[in-house]
Amino acid sequence: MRRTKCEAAQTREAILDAAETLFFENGVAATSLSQIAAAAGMTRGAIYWHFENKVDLFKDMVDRARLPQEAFFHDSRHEPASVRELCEKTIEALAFLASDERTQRVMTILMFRCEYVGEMQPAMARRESADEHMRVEIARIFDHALSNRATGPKQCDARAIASGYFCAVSGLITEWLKSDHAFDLVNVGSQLIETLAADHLEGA
Amino acid sequence: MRRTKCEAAQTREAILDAAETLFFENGVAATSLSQIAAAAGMTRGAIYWHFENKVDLFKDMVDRARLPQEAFFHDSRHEPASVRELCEKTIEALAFLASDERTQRVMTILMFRCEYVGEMQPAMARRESADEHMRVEIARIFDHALSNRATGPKQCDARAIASGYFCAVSGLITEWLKSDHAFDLVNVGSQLIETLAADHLEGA
DNA sequence: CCACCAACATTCATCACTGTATGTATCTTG
DNA sequence: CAAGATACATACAGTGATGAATGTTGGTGG
Repeated sequence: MRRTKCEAAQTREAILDAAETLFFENGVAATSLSQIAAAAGMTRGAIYWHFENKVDLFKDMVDRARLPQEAFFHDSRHEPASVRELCEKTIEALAFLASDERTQRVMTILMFRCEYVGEMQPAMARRESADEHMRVEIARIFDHALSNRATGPKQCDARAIASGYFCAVSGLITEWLKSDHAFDLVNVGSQLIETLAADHLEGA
Repeated sequence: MRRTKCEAAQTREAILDAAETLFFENGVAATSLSQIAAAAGMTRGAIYWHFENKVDLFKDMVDRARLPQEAFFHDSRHEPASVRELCEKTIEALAFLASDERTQRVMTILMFRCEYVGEMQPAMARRESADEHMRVEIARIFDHALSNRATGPKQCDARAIASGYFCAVSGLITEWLKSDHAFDLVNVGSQLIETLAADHLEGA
């Protein structure tokens, strides 16, 4: 039954595909390795060859997708970007999510199909790290934008504005996925984001 | 071992308390009825006397808490409320959540400690119903507010504004719970909500 | 005051899942 | 072309959870 390297790689992908589908449909905890193996057309032996256990398999499945939060990783450029650039980046992230089905499935799994506790906790490290990066980037931008101008409605609480912005974007993504695309993510998102950033845009 | 009615009711509450704590700490799927019984100081027999199974127990545990979304149930009053009233109701809901620890735990369980699939699906009916009520109430208010005035920045897409508002509030609650109260819910919430509603307030 | 039933505890049978150990056939490398 | 490593399949033991069946004791209605 020995397969060539290429075939083995395909087997691995097939396992990850089956896991992604079953995790999405039935939840992570409710899906057994036997079910995954059957759905992929093989036995548990194949899974234990390619992965240590379920958590390891889960991690690798998540790693195949690009998370929308990762659009906010700063390119290690000079200065904190402007609020306008932040809005553009945000809308890019939304548009990307709306266009990529794998990301939609993986994000849905991460948010509604698994429990953030116990052995699964380390498997969530990537998402939490991406969230954290996004959060600090947003805070930096609003801090910078509000410290530069003396006039304005409120200049003291850039942190509150940044927190609100982050929550709004997070809620947007969450509700869009939960509602099964009940509204236009980019349209509603653009409108919401512009309302939030309107007071803090430099030029016209 | 026969207990009086009052003692039996206390036993029932003790089981629900233990379930709430263990679900919160370890997740719903990862918590067994044996663990719950042990934490409550009794055996599985007691649980099977008071509840049909785990899903039934879960439902009753959720039912002990008042969900913040339920603050939006319209009091069957005359007309759709104003945007200002909506803001006040929203902040009330946030303040209530921030003040009630049981609601915080139950909401956290509902959002991060269980999988929204399979046999658990019917147990989520209450939360989804509350969400839906909140969503339509918000849509009604913005529809009414924007149809009444001919002038304004945009009057066509009240739906998009309502969706954005709902997402923002939802994200606010979600991130506050996930971050373990990393920011002031009522402060950040008030600021965010007022920004979103500023364009749609009637009077000064 | 006694029979009965509520409120549990205990026991049992069953099953599904995990992890590992072993088998095996095929590719691959010297 | 032989020998070993690879890529699985199969078999096994162990664990723990569920649900039901049964046991037990003490409140409670008649």
